[in-house]
Amino acid sequence: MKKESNITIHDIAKALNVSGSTVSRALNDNSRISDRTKKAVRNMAKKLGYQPNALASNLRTSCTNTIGVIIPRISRYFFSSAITGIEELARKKGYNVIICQSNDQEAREADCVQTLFASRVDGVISSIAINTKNYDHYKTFTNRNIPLVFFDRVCEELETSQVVVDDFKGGFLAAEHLISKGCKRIAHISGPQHLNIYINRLQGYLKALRKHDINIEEDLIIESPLTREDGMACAKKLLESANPPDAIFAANDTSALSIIIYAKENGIRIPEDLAIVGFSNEPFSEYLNPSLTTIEQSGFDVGTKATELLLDIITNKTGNHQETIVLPVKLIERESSNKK
Amino acid sequence: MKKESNITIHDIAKALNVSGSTVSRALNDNSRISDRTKKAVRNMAKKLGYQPNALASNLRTSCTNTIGVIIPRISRYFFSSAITGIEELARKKGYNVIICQSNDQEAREADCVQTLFASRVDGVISSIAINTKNYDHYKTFTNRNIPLVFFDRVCEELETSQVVVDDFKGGFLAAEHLISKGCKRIAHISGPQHLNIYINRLQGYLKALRKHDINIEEDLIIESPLTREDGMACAKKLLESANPPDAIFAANDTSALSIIIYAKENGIRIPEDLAIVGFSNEPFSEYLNPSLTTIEQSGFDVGTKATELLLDIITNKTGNHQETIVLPVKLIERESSNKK
DNA sequence: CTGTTAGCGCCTTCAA
DNA sequence: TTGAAGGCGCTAACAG
Repeated sequence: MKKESNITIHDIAKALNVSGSTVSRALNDNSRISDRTKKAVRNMAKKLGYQPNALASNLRTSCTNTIGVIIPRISRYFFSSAITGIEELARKKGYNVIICQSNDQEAREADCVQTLFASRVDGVISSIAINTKNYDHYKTFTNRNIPLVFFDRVCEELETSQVVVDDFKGGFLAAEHLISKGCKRIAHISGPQHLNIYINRLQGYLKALRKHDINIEEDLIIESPLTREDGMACAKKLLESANPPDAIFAANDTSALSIIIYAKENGIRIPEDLAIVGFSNEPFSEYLNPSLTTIEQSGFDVGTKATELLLDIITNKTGNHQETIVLPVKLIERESSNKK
Repeated sequence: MKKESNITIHDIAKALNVSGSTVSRALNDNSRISDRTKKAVRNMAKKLGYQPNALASNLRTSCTNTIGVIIPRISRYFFSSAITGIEELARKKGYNVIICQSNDQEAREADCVQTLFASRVDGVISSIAINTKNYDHYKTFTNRNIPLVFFDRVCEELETSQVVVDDFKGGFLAAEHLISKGCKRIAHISGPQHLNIYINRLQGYLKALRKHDINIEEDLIIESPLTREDGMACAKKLLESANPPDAIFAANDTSALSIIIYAKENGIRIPEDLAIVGFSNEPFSEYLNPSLTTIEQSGFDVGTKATELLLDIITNKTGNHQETIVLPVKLIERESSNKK
């Protein structure tokens, strides 16, 4: 479906008896145009209802004022709030945002890369899929100097800037919180160990145990794909073992919630029996009973920071394109949280 | 930041000793090109690593293969799943998606319209902000024949196609469910009455009461802006009234959850005292204790349908541009749901 | 079946 | 401070 013909800079030029280039320059606030002319051009533009044609401009300047975003899934609160942060800043700076979801699958992530590349985005912000092990598809960008910034789930082997959350600290705080409640045998449902976030959460947890001279029991550390199904399996294993732990630190929401659901379904009263700390960003945390104590991270802030970094690179304001920004986490203890 | 020069169709043309148009046609699978030539062109394109420049194509054809989406907020599960549906289908059909959030504010919605218009989107899918009363900004699209489809929260005064959920049925099912549990005095926390969805939910509720000869008490019907704060106020009013209702039908998640939180904070045991039916799409509904019985609607389906409709209009496959599609709702009764 | 030609609307040298 | 001219890469007549 074609649009009807629109006002172009030449219409303005004709109306004002100047050349197209003058109009173009005036509209772009070029310093070599007199204020009088600029004003006249702008007025006429408004009068005629001129709408700049970004397409033509893009073709000419070969930059699209668009940034691409690749995320696992938009329906996870952490990511949708990251998007909100990205969008807000990007739009303020005159950029559009194209969002692609990898559904946490490597192959789809590669598709996203292709899509964004074909859209000629000026830069890309990405958080990698849970099962991505090979990062070659990202070379589509790096090989052509298209700026790339990772956030949250980052890729260390590509030399890019990144914005992460202090997962190590998060793991540490979570474990120490449970220790402070008197727990001695703290289980940890961890995630895939090729992902920075789960490695760091685990390491933080380990450090807290060591600091407090608590015996590290390998059996209490489970590496889980963090699906809901596996969460239930973990819950079963932990809650129904002969020697159950007295606390659980779950590496993400899904696993934490699985524990709660499993307990509820099987009549295990969590508040009395267990302490749980989830690693959560979902807004529903606070609705839960028993409430989780959670480690909160702001998707919005992460998104904003990543965008800031990316736009800096795009506009070449900074020389360092391998910056790593670490954002803080916060431990939120719910009122009705478990007290052992 | 400029991209380095790329392979164009002319490079392919030169390598093959044919004209640019032949290459263009071959790449676009034009029927007037021999299979032999097509194959040769495609091979050469691959060999040279050709990437079509959508910008140039867009400029020439004045269509961007991009659709715009306006939603209140991406972080609400219903909308993020709608986005997923939209994106999936759009991408399959070769369209990009630009998402704008109105934050439920009329002024920002108008900004979104401008942004999308400036991006020269081929069509728009929108769900209106909660406080939008004036729809003039949408005329930016309708005046220029840019296809527009509303979903969920629709605008009746603009003559466009729309995809909605069967809110009337939802309200009816919710109320009837509570009646079937033996409840007689069913309160309803409703939403702004200029929005189709809340009007219809209320009407459905009323119909159920009438059908079962239940007295309609005006005092039990509250029109709320559905913020969390107001939800708490409604909860207080209902739960602590001298003559509290024996059931509540909340028109959305926020209000339903507010009831639960308020009850929890104030030591009111909901399972024994109240039956609640929420109108919910959030994935966390099922984690709640006491669980809500909810009316489920699929954001994904709504998004998909809206996209289907929009793409049909864009590609002119259908003459009727004022279609209304109503998608079904489902009542989900949780196992641990309230039994009065 | 293929080539030639002429732009889409804008920006950017270069010249005045 | 302004104008003229050319071209970004592709497509769509119009010719063959």
